[in-house]
Amino acid sequence: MLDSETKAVETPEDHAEELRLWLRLLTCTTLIEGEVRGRLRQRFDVTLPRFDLMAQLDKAPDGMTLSDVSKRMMVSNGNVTGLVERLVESGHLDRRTSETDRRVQVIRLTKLGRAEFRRMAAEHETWIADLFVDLTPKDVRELMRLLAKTKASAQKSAARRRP
Amino acid sequence: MLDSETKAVETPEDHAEELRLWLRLLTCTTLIEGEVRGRLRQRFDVTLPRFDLMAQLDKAPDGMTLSDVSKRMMVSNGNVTGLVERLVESGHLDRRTSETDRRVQVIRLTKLGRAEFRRMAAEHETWIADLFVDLTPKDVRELMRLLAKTKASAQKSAARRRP
DNA sequence: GCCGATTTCTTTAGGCTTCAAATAATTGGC
DNA sequence: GCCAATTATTTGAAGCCTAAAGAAATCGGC
Repeated sequence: MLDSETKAVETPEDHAEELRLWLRLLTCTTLIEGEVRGRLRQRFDVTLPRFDLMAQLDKAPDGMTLSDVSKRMMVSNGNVTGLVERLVESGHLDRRTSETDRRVQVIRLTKLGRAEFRRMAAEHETWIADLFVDLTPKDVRELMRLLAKTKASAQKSAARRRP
Repeated sequence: MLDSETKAVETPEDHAEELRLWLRLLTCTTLIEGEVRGRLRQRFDVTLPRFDLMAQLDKAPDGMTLSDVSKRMMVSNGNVTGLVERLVESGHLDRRTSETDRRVQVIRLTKLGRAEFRRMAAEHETWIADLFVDLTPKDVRELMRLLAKTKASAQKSAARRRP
C-alpha cells in the first residue's frame, strides 16, 4: 500500500467543514439570542442577562450562592456581582450573607422578582416555540442528540488544554 | 370524536422540548465561544470581536463598508464604529471615505492586518477541529442540515414580528 | 492554636454591546 | 433646483463582560 493512499497523512488537514459548522452554530445562536433580547426589551423592558439570572434562581427556591450562579451561567464572578447588585437595587432579588460561611452570599428571588419572572417566562416560552416552529419533533430530538455530543466533545477538548 | 381526543387544543401548549433545545444550543455556543476567546487572548492577545471583524475583511479584498460589516457580524452600527477605530489605531485596518458617496467609509485589512490574521486563522482552524473532534463526518453533515433548517425557521419567525 | 493554601466575593481597568438620538450626505419627486 | 425622506455613520449613556488583583473568611496540616 502506498503512502499516498493512507488517509492523506501528509496533506495539511482540511477542517473547512468543522469551521463552517461552527459559523452556522454561531449564526443560529446569535440570531435567536438577538430576537429574544429584543422582545424582552420591548415587552418587559428587561435585559437578557437579568432574565437569565432570574431563570436560574427560579429553579432554586432555597437560593444560590454567587459562585453557583456564575458557574451555571458560564460568566465571570465579577459579572455576577454587578448583575446581582442591580437586581437587588430594583427589588427583584434578596441577598444575604450565609450564616455558616461569611464569605458566601446567598441570593433568592423576592416575591416581586418571582412574579415578574413567571410572567415573562410564560411569554418567553411561546417566542422560543415560534422561533423553532418549522422543526419537526424528530428534528428537535436529533438536534438535541447531536448538540449533546458536540457539548461533550468541546468539554473534552477544553479539558485537554486546561486539565 | 371527542374534543379531548383532538390534539389537545384546550391544554396550554407545552413547549418544554423547544426550550431545552434552545438552552442546549446556547450552552454549546457559549462553551465553544469562551474557549476560542480564551485561546485567542492567550496565544495572540487579541479579542474575539477583533478576530471576527478581520475574518470578514479577509474575505473581501476590495474592502467593505461599515454597514456591510455590521450586517454580516449581526451587531449594531455603533459597535462597529468603535471596533474599527481601535483596529485602525493598532495598524491592522485601513479606512477611507468612499469617492462616490461621502457618507460611506470603506475599510480594508492592511498588510500587517492580513498577515496577522492569516497566522491566527490557521491556528484557529485547528482549535475548532479539535473542539468538534468527536463528531463523525455524518454528524457534521446532519448538524449542518438541521442548523440550516433552524436558521430558516428563526428568520421567518423574526420576519413575522418585524416585517 | 497557628499559618499557608484555598475559596468566595469585590474591585478595577479596559473593552464590547445596545439603543436612541444626532449629524451628514444622498436620492427622488416635483 | 429644492426639499422631504432615506441612508451611513457617529456619539452618548447605560449596561454587560472579562481578566487580574485584592480583601476577607475558611480549611487543613501540624
